[in-house]
Formats: sequence, C-alpha cells, structure tokens
Amino acid sequence: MIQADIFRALADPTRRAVFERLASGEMSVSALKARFAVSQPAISQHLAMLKAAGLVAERREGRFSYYRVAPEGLAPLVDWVDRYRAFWPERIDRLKDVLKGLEP
Amino acid sequence: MIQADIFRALADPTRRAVFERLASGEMSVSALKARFAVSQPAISQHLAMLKAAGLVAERREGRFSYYRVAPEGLAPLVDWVDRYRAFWPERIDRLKDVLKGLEP
DNA sequence: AGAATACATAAGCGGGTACTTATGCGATTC
DNA sequence: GAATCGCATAAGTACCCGCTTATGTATTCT
Repeated sequence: MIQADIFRALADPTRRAVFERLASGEMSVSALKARFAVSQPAISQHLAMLKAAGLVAERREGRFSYYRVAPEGLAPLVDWVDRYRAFWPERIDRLKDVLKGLEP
Repeated sequence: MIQADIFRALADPTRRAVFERLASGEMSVSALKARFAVSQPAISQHLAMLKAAGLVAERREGRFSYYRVAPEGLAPLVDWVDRYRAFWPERIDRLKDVLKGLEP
C-alpha cells in the first residue's frame, strides 16, 4: 500500500516473477506453484506480501484461492518513475531504444 | 546494471532517499551525509550499491567525490513499468488522477 | 463420517543486509 | 613533513528475508 512496500515486494526475483506470471491471467495457488521451483508455503508467502503491497487481489472459490494482478497497485510505482522520466525524458528514452536494438 | 539490482537498490528507503536527493543535483559524500541520520560509511555503502546498479555516477575532484544520478540507469525500470502500463493504461492512469486529487 | 485436497500459518534455519566503529589511503593545509 | 580532511574499506553485530518442514483450517469427495 505504501511506496516502500511496493519496491520491497518487487525486489525479490521470485516474487517479481510470480507477479509477472499473474499478469497473464488469474491463477490458483497450486497452478502457480507448478510454475516455480519452490514449495507451496513459499508461494503463499510471496502472494501474501504482494497482496499487502496492493499488487495482487484474491478471490476465494471453495477451497481454491485465485489470485490476480491489481493494476492500480502499480500506480505509486508508475508515479515515482514518471517523476524521473519527466526530468530526463530524452536520455532515458534514447537508452530504451538502444536496449530494444533500434537505430535512431 | 541488471533489472534485479535496480529493484533491490531502490528497495531500501534510505538508499532510495539518497537517490532522490541526488536527483536535485550533484553532491559530495559529506554534503549527502549532512542530510541523513546515518554515518558516513553507511552513505558510502549506499552510494556503492547505487553505482553498481548503474543508478548513479561518480566524479572525483581532489579529495572530494561528487555523485550524480545516472538517468539511463533507470531505463530498465522504466521499461518494466511500461510493460504493465501498456496492459492496463486506463486503470493505472485513473488511479493516478485520484491520487493527485483530480476529478475526471 | 472419514479421507483427501487447497491453502494458510507457525517455527526454525542459513544467508543476506544495513548499520556501527575502526582503520587505511590519498589529497590538502598548516 | 605533520596534521587534517574526505572518502572508502574492513570487521563485527543485530536484524531481516526467503526458504524449508510441520501443522492447522476449511472445503470437497467417497
């Protein structure tokens, strides 16, 4: 919910990968677990942290828990990034082009 | 230099604050130290990590070391954020308006 | 009702992290 | 040249983090 929580939640590679995986669509915990080389509790813990940061939302259905990305949760991060993009737009965008292999 | 390093470098509140402080202009280590309630080695360690992540650059002048933001270092983060902004532009931007107290 | 499933929580462990004080090293000042 | 300054690095410490196994709690199946 706070900016600091968002940065910390996305700092861990596995947790960030979980978030990115959910970006492709809603998924149950067990379905997520099948995609990663960690235990089910580890997945649940990552999801709890992402949820606390406002980055994902949960939907219960019987004994299943379906998680999905909460796009609004990224707004504080988008906002933070935009502050610096506004400062140095040309330099950042130019490097982005380079990273994408584009020639000016 | 790698995306993971950037997220981790910005995850710590103090280190992120150091980066944000440098965004207002180049500054020596001692000048930075005066702004934070931590020791000089702590500042140097944060700067070393930000530098390793490509987020700041250093300029030596005599016994002074001046640090400044390296805007291109933010490109991978900007790129990551843009991927999700492209997914859900309206939802993110709408919340950003709400956060800024704007009415549609 | 009992077994099995889906998930969360508890407890514990090893490694990492952010800080401190102590020390080293080059540059400046006296 | 000796002392001082600006900064980096070393070493140590307390805490945090991500992971594991073990256990608990609903829900579903037979």
